[in-house]
Amino acid sequence: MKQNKSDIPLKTMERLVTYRRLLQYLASEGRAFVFSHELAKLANNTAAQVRRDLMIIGHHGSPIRGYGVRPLAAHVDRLLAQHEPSRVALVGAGNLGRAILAHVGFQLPGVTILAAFDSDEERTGRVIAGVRCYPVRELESRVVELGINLGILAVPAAEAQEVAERLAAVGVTGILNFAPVPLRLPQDVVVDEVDIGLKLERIALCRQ
Amino acid sequence: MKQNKSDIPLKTMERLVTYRRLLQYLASEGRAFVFSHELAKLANNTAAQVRRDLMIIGHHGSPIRGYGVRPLAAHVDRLLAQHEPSRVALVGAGNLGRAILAHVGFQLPGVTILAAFDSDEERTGRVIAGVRCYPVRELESRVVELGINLGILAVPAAEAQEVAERLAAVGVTGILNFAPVPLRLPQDVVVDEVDIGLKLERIALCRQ
DNA sequence: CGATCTATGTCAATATTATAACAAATCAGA
DNA sequence: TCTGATTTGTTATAATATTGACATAGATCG
Repeated sequence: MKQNKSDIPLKTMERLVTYRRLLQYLASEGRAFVFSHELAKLANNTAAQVRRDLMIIGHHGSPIRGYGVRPLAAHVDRLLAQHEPSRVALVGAGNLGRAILAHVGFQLPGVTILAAFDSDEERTGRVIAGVRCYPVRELESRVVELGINLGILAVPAAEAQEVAERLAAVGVTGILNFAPVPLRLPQDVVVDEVDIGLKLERIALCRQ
Repeated sequence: MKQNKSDIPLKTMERLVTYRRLLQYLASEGRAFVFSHELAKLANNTAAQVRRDLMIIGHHGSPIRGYGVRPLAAHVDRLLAQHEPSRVALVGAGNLGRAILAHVGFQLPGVTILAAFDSDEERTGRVIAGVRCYPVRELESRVVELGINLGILAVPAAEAQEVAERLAAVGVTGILNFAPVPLRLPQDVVVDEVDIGLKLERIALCRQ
């Protein structure tokens, strides 16, 4: 596993993203303080793990009361915000693509969805969940124009590899792939496979 | 991390699920043999890792030629098939739910999707992607009747917790949760959160 | 038939991650 | 203000996972 510049282990970093989400949730519920063991239960890990993670980022809570939700959220947020926000495009505005847009919304910290693409001209020109949909032949020019560096692939399996290559060719360095095929890309492109079928198979295993 | 009965580490087990998928893909492309470093590249890990995993399950390839795709797939499949297949229900037949049904298809090894549920009576009674959709008030009776033990949650965030509890109450032991809220459930229920927003935020981090 | 090349099988070393344990600190209540 | 209960901060320890290295074995070619 590679290390990032700030000396925070990648796994901790990933958990921090989870903590931020949970803290926002807690804040919205009006919670003022939270204990390490509570965060742990929500994040599916242990109290020691949470405390260790927070120690690593240099956050201090207070005994008895726990961690102030708002200050901790702010701290984590500040830390994660050091990374410049990603500019995202979605390719494939079919059922899944539209569902993703609607579901994710457009207000994610560190992430802005700027465009959608589809090969079906029926779907282009429209605005879906606040995101404009362009024809896929404009992919390269729009990606460059909008400074997009992260792609979401919600296209049929057969098209995934080609689209991925086109994205990578114009400077996209991260891809979230919902198509159930492995992508072959240069290793400087970070690919995260969200294979729902795989997830199901895996949980079916653990569940026993 | 817990160990399963067959002494194969959970992480290896999860990678085996990935390998199976990749091998099926390779087989469908007509590939007869595959090298550890090729599988590694597809699975996003190293050749040593692959060899070690296959060593653990006691599979033997041949030097020079590598691993026979078909025999290896069969071996992994046989091993994973020891677990009884899971019987799955999807709750929430909105955009995301329908997209999941259509996307996942119904032919997953070890997994059968038997029912969908929705609160909107407009959507019930129909068959979506081969799966019958029932009104959500029949949740408990149908889950028992169909022997369902795994649930997919694609409901709005506000309803997720309640539905999850109802599922757990009638014997569901695994939940794949697409709602962006943490579920509080008894620990004998395995929950896997598929928070697409989180995924995006995480990849936005790694991408730097 | 032997030399060579390539990829496996495996163990040891390393790195990483998680757990446990405990001292220090804070608050509440008497 | 002292006592006790409780939770943090941190270190030491243990468990786990990954990597590296190399002997071994099959295939190919002269």
